[in-house]
Amino acid sequence: MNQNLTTFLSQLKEAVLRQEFAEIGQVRRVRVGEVVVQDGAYIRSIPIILSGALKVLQTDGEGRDRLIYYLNEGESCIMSILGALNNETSKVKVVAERDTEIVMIPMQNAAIWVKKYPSWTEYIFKLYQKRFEELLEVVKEVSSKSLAERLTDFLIQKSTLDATRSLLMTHQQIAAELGTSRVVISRLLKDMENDQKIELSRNKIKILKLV
DNA sequence: CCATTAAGATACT
DNA sequence: AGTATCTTAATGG
Repeated sequence: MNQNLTTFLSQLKEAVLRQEFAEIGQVRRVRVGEVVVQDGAYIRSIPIILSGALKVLQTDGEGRDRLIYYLNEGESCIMSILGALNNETSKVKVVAERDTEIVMIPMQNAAIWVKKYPSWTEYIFKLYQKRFEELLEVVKEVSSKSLAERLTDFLIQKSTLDATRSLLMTHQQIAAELGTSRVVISRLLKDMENDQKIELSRNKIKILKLV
């Protein structure tokens, strides 16, 4: 059996649940940029990430996507689960942040498991807790830091994550992540370049010495 | 070349 | 900080 799936299953206490999960779950691989859940679609099954990462976006009609949050290993999308339970269409779009392995669980089963298996319910609650804590963190960041500071933090974090000083991304993408507009990011980046902190070129930001 | 699109610039809120 | 709009530059066919 898939190693990542096995690892995930180990947190579920009930053997019957593990077995059902393994039988029902469809393991799928998605590539960077691939859309996993389309905005407005009915949710028939929920994705659980085995490896890699997905990002959850809110689309605002005019084709502008705002990042809501990331889904990492072992996590699933609360919004999808909630929406599916209430038989609503998805209010968000989910896209693969990198090559990702997911297991799809039909909502029908997931709903029954909530009533049947305590460890499944516990898993769902933990997702809530984690999401809520992250939300609080974002609120704190936004209220206590200037956009320039958040941008700097973002660049540092990104370069650490990607293990490189040359970030390959557009100003527009950064703007979407930080919930602002491209012009504003371009302006701030230009200031940083003038301060010799970074070097700009198309689709690329080279980090010299942030701090 | 030309089309597309990222990024720069300016002006106004 | 954010929006609107225009201009310039890079890229890929």
